[in-house]
Amino acid sequence: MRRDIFQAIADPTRRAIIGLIAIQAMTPNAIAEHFETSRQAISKHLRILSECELIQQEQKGREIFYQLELNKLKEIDQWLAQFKAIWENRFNELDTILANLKNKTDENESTI
Amino acid sequence: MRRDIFQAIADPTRRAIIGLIAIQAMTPNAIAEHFETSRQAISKHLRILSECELIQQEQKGREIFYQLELNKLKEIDQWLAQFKAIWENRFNELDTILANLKNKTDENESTI
DNA sequence: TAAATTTGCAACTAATTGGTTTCTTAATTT
DNA sequence: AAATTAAGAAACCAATTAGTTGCAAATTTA
Repeated sequence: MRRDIFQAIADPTRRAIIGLIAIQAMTPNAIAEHFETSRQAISKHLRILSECELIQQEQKGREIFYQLELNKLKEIDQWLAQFKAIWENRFNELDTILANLKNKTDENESTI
Repeated sequence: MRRDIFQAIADPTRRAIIGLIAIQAMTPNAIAEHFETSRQAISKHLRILSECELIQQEQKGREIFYQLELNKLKEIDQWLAQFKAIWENRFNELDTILANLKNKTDENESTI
């Protein structure tokens, strides 16, 4: 029951919900209309997303509008950042290798 | 049994494995030494990561070195990109609002 | 060649997950 | 006031998951 954002986005339905309410807030019923499953199943997904603070809710009369909490998604981006640092670094290394190769080629050319 | 990258990174142990082998390839035994669980449990995690093509293996004698496939991690980054577009857009909107506010302030100042 | 090491695979188990059904509460309509 | 609508809560179920134990195959080492 103690879930984190990574478990929250592991489910494809939950990722679809996130995509759906990214632009504008929606009610559970409106969201459920976009899926094959029942409203209750969607409600459970919304509860999980709420527990992880990936979504926020605003009550309007008897309706509840759920909205994406974009800042929370940044936590995934932050986890990715450490690897991004590596892959960009590898790219730089490749740059260095290519630069070295070019220098050697130039040297050879100059001795011809 | 049909898992995708999002399910692969949902497990904290698997995320730790990913972090561990990000810099250099490691054998299952070496990886397992960093965790409380058994080697077999780690092996199962490695199989899941393999199935999702998040890691690659290279056999050296009786040892198998597992290495992170950085490019696969980019798929998560690509999924995040759509939301990044939104939050950067919101930031720009805020910029516009602030710019407008400033202009109005300037106008007021000029009329004083 | 025999013993030890490294690893993967299969069977089993307890816990968790996603889903359904039923029920209750609260806010609108009619 | 009665019926309808929106939504959360609880109980239940089938499928999946993470982990364990035991075993077999392949490579080293003694």
